[in-house]
Amino acid sequence: MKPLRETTSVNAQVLSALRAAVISGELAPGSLYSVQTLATQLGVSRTPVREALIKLAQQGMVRFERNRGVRVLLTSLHDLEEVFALRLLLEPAATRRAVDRLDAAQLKELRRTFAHMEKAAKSDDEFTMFEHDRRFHRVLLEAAGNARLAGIVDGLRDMVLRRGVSTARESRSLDDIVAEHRVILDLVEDGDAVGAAEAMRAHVEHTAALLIAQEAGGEPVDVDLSWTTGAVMRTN
Amino acid sequence: MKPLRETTSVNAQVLSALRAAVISGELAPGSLYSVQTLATQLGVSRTPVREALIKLAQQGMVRFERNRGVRVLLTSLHDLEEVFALRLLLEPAATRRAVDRLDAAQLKELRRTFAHMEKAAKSDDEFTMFEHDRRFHRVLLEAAGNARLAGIVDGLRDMVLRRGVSTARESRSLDDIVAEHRVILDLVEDGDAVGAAEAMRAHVEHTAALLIAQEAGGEPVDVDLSWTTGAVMRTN
DNA sequence: CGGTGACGTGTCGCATGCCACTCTCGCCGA
DNA sequence: TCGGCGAGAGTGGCATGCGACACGTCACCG
Repeated sequence: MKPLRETTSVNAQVLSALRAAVISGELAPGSLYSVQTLATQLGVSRTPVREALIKLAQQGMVRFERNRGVRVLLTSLHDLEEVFALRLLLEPAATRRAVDRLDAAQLKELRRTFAHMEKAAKSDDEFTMFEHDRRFHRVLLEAAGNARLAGIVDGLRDMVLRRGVSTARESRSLDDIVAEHRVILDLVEDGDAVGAAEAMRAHVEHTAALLIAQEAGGEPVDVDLSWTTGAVMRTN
Repeated sequence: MKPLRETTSVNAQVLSALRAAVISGELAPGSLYSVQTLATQLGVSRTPVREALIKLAQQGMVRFERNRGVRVLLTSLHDLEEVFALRLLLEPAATRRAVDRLDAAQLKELRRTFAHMEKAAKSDDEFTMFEHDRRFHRVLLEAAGNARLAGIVDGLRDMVLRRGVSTARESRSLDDIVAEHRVILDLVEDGDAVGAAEAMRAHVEHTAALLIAQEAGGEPVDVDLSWTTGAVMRTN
């Protein structure tokens, strides 16, 4: 007999497949693809493909062009700036909040994820590394108790994953990345909310600087993310 | 010559119609509706309705329940907390940024929108009032130069609009709301970025407090949004 | 030789068909 | 009377049909 088990819906499978294809670059940024073609390649009909693409379009990864196809959007320098401005506004604050709310299970999960990152870095497994990197951040964000915030940041990561995965190592080794997360983890374990938030800010800012510099390709960059930091309240 | 008339797509019309129906409460929170029924009422086929609902589902306004229908989600106290935590993290910072980037056209638009708010408050036109309230915020957010940020906040507003429109006046008059925006506008015109950001924070915080207190209905509330404010950097 | 307009191909957007599943409600037996 | 159950109606998810439009091609004309 066939697996009576409830497999995830076709739509969900198509969605993750398309997302992965965009991230991996299998679907080239800037190129046009037809729903029919994608549906055939995935072995399903046009409907679930179209519906998945609608979701990706809402997220800003693709854009429908009437009677022409669906275009995979390329992330410009400005896009990177937008994404990291948002991450800098959200992640440090969420981290600060998370430290005071983290329960035992979440802390354990955070440690476990970090251990996986270390292991992946040791075996030079870039893909697994970034997978757990993402999970590390997600655990912290969820611990902050704001699902929308976690979802937003998680969505933002997709925007830069494609550029980040294969090239970030040019300027920062996997070990460096692990080290930055270790600092965060240690401060979280110490219950130092402000410190952990600051470490997170530094980590995200560092990542932003590397990716933006890389994207600019040596040209002088006109990107200012400093406005995302600092007191909102008047300094008395 | 201008293109004669670009009829907005059926999908877009359906989307705004459904969004309006949810916000106005015409589609009751917690209730189930079928795509077929909605499509018939709107005079279109199921496809564009379903696609619009998918977008609303991604935004968190509705949820598909297989073989049962689509449920309009109700906003809980925790939802309000999430939404306003995000707004407090984003809007003051964006305002601060906007003050330094605002061009003449945007400033003019901000003044114009504020004037509309005043007029609407005078004639006690609640609907128009909130329409321009939303626009006021959107202009500022867009001036910050971050389209994603503007889009996120704009989406968040939908979550509370339903509760806010018809009941906020119980504790805060339209004139009060105008006054809060006037403070922001004045500080923006003065070029006082930090002050405008602080005014925005106070405004959003005030709105949050009122809506949350109202939602709680007198019961003691356990909502803490203070973590969204304050220095992320260590205070030296 | 250059410009132009008609035609064919390919595409999305919308409508519709089909299927498995869920829930309701009335019937039947104890 | 009451409880279980089964048939039917209704639903979302997926597949497919269909029309209008964009764009490339190419023959034709100036």
